[in-house]
Amino acid sequence: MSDSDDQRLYFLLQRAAHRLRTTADRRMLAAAGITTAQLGALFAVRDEPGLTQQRLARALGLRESAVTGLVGRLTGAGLLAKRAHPREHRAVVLELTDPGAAALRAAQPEIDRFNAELRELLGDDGFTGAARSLGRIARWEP
Amino acid sequence: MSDSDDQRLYFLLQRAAHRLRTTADRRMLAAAGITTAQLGALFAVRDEPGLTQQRLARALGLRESAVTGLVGRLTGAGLLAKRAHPREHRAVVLELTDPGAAALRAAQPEIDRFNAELRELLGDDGFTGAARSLGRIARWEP
DNA sequence: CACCCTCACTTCACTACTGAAGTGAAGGTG
DNA sequence: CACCTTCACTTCAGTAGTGAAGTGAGGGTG
Repeated sequence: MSDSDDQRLYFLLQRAAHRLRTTADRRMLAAAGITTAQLGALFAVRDEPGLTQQRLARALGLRESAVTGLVGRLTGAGLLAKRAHPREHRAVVLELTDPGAAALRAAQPEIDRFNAELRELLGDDGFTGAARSLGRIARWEP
Repeated sequence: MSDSDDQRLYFLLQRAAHRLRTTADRRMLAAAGITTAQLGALFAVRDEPGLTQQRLARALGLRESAVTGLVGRLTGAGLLAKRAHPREHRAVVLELTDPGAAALRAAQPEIDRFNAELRELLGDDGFTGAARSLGRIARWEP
């Protein structure tokens, strides 16, 4: 491992993330009409129905201001619904609509295909190792 | 490796990239007054002085329209200079200014510290393995 | 010589983020 | 009971990216 590799790991990760994101976004837009950021939000709401925007922000690793915009686009598209929170006056309860669930179903085959290609590219060992390293970085508290 | 891990590798990579980017951006803004996207552009110009915006876009893996904005901010800040291309009437030749080179020097210690923390987090083997997998993804032609 | 096409760059509308500041009802506290 | 803080969300300006359409000098080609 040379010094120049050392200097470039960060940029390598950004490049990999960027390439994956643009590729996946193009496919998901074609298959389900949504971006992968929106897909992630829909998955989070499906896995924990009734969560607030604050909890969604934590689940996605984003600021609340980013979630305000994301949720706004999703409710605007009719994929997500906001309800009033029973106790917190300003809080919002999020739920998947039927079109939202349909978008998730429409995306699933494309997701599977994408993951299969990725696993083929990296090999089983590379895939597992990458997942472990990336998980460590994602959970890193700097 | 379970199916649920399978479904999440993509999101894991995005999370890792996002966390690294926000952390690195905060540090670089404090140390050198620039973001890591701008830092990458300055490195590319330093490594290949006199390149055009088109070549810079290829080097960074971005569209030319993204580079127009990025270069605009860097020339606006006085870190990069545009000259007319000798032969291509619309082409632009990019060069690092003295303040640009100074920003690069100011960022270097922070970059080294960041890489050392990353290497410590992943271990030497994890670091090497991650670099190989990420390089493969970055060069992937889908 | 008129036509058209190439080429590198720009512009536009959009998604997706950050960080800082603002909003306004509800709930303590003195 | 007036004050102050908390809380969840919103708004604003800025950076970073995409894709599609536009620009305008120059170089073939007939």
